[in-house]
Amino acid sequence: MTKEIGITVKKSNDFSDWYTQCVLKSSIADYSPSKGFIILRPYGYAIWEIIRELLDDELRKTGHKNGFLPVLIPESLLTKEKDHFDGFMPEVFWVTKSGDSDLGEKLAVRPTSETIAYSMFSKWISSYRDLPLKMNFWNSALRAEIKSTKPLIRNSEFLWQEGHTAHKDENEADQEVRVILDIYKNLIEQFLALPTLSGFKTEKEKFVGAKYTTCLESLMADGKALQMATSHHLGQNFSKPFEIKFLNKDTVEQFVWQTSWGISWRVIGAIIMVHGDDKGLILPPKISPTQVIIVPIYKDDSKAVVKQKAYELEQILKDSKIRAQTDDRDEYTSGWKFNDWEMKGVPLRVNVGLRDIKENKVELIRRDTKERFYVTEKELVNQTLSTLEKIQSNMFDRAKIHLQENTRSATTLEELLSLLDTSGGFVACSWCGKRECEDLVKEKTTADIRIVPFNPKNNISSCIGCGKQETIEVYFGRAY
RNA sequence: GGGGUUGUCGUCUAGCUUGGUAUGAUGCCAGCCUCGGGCGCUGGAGGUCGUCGGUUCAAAUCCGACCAGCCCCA
Repeated sequence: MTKEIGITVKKSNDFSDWYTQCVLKSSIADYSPSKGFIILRPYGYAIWEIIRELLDDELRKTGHKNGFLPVLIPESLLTKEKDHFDGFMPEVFWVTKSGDSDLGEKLAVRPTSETIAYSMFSKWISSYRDLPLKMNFWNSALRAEIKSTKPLIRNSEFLWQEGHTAHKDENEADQEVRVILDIYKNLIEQFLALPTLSGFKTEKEKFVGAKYTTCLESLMADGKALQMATSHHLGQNFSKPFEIKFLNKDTVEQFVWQTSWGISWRVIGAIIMVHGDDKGLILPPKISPTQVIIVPIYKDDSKAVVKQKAYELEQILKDSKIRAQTDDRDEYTSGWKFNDWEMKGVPLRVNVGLRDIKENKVELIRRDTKERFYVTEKELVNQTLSTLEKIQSNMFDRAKIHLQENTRSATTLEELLSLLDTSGGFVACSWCGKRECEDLVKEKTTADIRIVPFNPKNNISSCIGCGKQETIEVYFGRAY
C-alpha cells in the first residue's frame, strides 16, 4: 500500500480539500501561474467538449446560431447601461496600453458580452424581418476573483456559452427565456444527473441590467447551494441605450425585447461535488469521456492473449457507440489501474484475465455502487448498455434524495439559522418581497434567497423578516 | 473588504525554534521480477529551498517587501 497518492481526505471530513484534490489528482485541471486562473487539462476539457456538443445541438435545433465576439470592449460601450456597468465594475480587468504607448480609450476584458453584442445588434436589426435574432457564443469571460477562488467554481476566467437574442415583443422574449431554461434543466438533470430547483431570482440577486432573471440551483454535498445556469429577460433595458430598433409591420419604429443566458464549466465542479466519493470522481455515463475502461489482467506468459481479448472487447463496445478504452499500460499493475480509474470516475470497468477468457466471461464493476458481476462475452454489449443506464439513473436518484432530504422549511429567523447551521441545504420560507427583509436574513444568517420557485408548495405563513402576512414562498441557502 | 495560514527535486515531506554539508518517500530512468485491489529487488538521474532585497564571515533557517495556494469571517 503506497500512501500520498489518491485522495487522502474523506469527503465528509474536509469537503473543501477533498474537492480540490479531486480536481487536481484526476487531471481535470491545474492551477495556473497567475492568481485566480486555472488550466483545464485534456481530461477536463474532454468533459467540457461533451457538454458543449450536447448543448450546441439543442441550441441549433431551436434556431440559434453561433458566432464569435472580441474579448476587448471599449469603455464607452461597457458603461452605456448604468446598472450593468456598476454591477460588473469591481471585477473588470482593463487593458490600458499597447506596447509602451497608452491607449486612447481603455479597453475592458469582457466580463460578459451584452454591450459589445448589442452595439452590433443595432447595426444588424432594422426590420421585423430581422427578428428574432438568436445568437450564441462559446467563449470565456473574465472577472477578477481575487478572494475565495475554487477551481471551476469561482475563477478569474471561465469557459461558458453566452446566448443573446432580440425579439419583436415582450411575450416572445418571455418564451425564449423559458425555452432556454428548459434546455438547461434537461441538460443538467438528464445528462449531468444533477437535480435542480427552478425559479426566479429576486430583484437583489438578478443579473445587473436585467428585467428579471430565471435560474437553476443545485445543492452540493456539503449543503451549499450552487447556481447552475441563468436565463435573463433584459426587457428593453439594453435596446434603448444601444438603440436597437426595428420597423414593425405597421411601419412603427420599436425597440427590441431581449434575452441573454449562460452556463459555464462550473457545472463540472458541481458534478464532482455532488457525485464524487472518498475514492474520487464518479462521472455520469452520458458525459463521461470514457464510459467503460477495460483492464486486462495478465502475467508475462498470458500478456499477449489477454491484451488481444481486451482490444476485441473494446472494439465490440465501440461498434455499439460505447466510449470504451483499454488500459494496456505495462508499467502499472492492475490494482493500480483500478484505483486510478476509480479516482477519475469512469462509470463502468471491465476486468478480463486468463481465468475469465477460459470461462468465456468478463467481470463488470460499477463505479457508483461498487457492485460487481460476471457476464458472458455475448451479453457484454447489452449488459453494458443497461448498466450504464442504471448508473445514470441511480446517480440522479441519489442526488435527488439528497436534495429532498435537505430541503426543509422554517417560519422564524431562529429556525432558519439553526437549520442552516446544522445541515445546510435549502430552506423554504415566506417572504414579503421587501429588500430590507432579504438583507436582514443575509445579515443574521449569511444566507441568500437562492430562488423564488416557479412551483411553490404554498405553505405560506408570515414573512420571515417582518412578520407581514402577504408573502410568497422562497428558498434560502448559503451559496458558493 | 477583514483575519489567519502555507510555500523545500515532478509530487508529498524532514530540517527553521538555536544560521554552517539538503532528509525520506513516491514518481522518473536502466535492469531483473510479474500483475485478480495502489507488487518486490538492485542501481541511477533529479534542488537558483516561491521571488526580490536586507542582516551576517556564512541564510532553507533571522528581517522586509512582493508573488502564489489554502482556510475562516463579511
